Amino acid sequence: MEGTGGRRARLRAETTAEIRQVALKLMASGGPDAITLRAIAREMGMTANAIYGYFATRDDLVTTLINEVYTTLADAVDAAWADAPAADPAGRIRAWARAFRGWALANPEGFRLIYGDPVPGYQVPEGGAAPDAAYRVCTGIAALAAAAWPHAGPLYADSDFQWSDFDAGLLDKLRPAFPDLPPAGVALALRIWGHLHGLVSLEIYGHLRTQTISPDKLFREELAQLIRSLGIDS
Amino acid sequence: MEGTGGRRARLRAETTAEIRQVALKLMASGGPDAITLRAIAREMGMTANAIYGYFATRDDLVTTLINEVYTTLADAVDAAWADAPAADPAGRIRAWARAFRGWALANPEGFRLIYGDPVPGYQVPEGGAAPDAAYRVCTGIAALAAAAWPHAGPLYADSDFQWSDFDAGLLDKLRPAFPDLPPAGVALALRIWGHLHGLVSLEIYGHLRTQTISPDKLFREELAQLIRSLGIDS
DNA sequence: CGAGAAAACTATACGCCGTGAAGTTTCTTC
DNA sequence: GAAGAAACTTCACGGCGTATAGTTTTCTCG
Repeated sequence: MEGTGGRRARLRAETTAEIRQVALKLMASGGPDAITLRAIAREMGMTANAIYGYFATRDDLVTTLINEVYTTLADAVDAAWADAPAADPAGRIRAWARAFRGWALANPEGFRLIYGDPVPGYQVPEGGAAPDAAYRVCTGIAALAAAAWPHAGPLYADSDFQWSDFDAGLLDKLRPAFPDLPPAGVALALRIWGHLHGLVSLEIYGHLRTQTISPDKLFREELAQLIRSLGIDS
Repeated sequence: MEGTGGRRARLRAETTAEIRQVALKLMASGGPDAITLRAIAREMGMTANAIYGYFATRDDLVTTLINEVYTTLADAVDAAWADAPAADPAGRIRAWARAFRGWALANPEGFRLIYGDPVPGYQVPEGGAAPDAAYRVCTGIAALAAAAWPHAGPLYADSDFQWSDFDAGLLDKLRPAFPDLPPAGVALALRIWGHLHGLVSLEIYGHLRTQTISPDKLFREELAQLIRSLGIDS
């Protein structure tokens, strides 16, 4: 037995990384469907079966890719959020939203991989928890909601959300980070999330294309309305 | 040459209908991926290649199915809209939205077929216009927006939407039907559409499942917020 | 150093898929 | 009843994921 820094382990890690990288390249050029073990192997000068030494199944590979892509998304939106001044909640929502849409437009295949039917037969692992990066995105939105809560809270005055309405795993991550956010605040986060995801999803899948020719303007206006409806004009 | 009512033509129509019906059954039980020519043929006691006499390619069949499924959706939401009293715009939005979500929950595979990556290699026909039923859905939402416009109009006071911001084909259908709806009203329609589609899409694809355990309540509250933000409490 | 174990990889095979080409059966029409 | 069209089958090709078995390379340890 050798340490984790041995030559063998290093080669293994490199091959694993190359598989992921080739898979992502194939996805970028041919869509999620282009992720086939045989194509990856062809590209790498290997046999398709050799990949089974690194990933138990194609779905395992896809799961790994989803995590990887999800992380780049989380990085992008987190960075945009952090760049905006903390004193301007509306500006942070705008920055976050634009980063989200910008990432999606720049990585449409990645967006489909994460948020759509990723790949022919792929099924989201049943029992497995959502990828960490997914929680990062949620946490990012929760931060937006928490900052907006002082303004938007009254809107939820007569709502009856309970902690038990939400996923326990999510709350475990959220409540320590945002101790002042009530259950309705989580609902507010989901509202922001649903709104932004909905628009971008429509755009990426081309359902907006047959309706408006300036999704850019629509998104900007939509964002303004969302922020206004939160009671934080800035 | 025989008339369109001949025996041969009838048999042909029946077979075509059976192919579509079997394909829909397969989709309902195994998801969009289960739509394979070979499976359909197996189910019908035919050879896969026989289907080529009815559909030039598998994508052609999928396109037909999309139209068919889209029509059932349009029927469902139109009916719900018509059932609600015209004097209550908010009620009509609620009815439409609930019908939309209800249909999606009852036909998740259909929803994915229409609004997601439909089927492995399928590509939306490039030049072809959107299916008629898609315009029916748009028109339905436009009706909601038109009814809400007297209340929600002021929100768009300082927006600068032009007719040229929207798809000409869409406007051809919309403007005659809703002569009083200004460009910003179309943006309002897209807003409603984006909001509802976003929520339902998140739910159908399971991205809500890791966050809330009561999407029902969330949707109801969300709907209330949407209607409130339009200025039509009822 | 050299033998044996372990890891990496290849070869072959099975059943699935869409689809093209060619041949066969069945029905329609004159 | 014969000609012809339409419906359908058979065979074939290349693609896919993946299971099994065999081969080559590499590392470890006496």
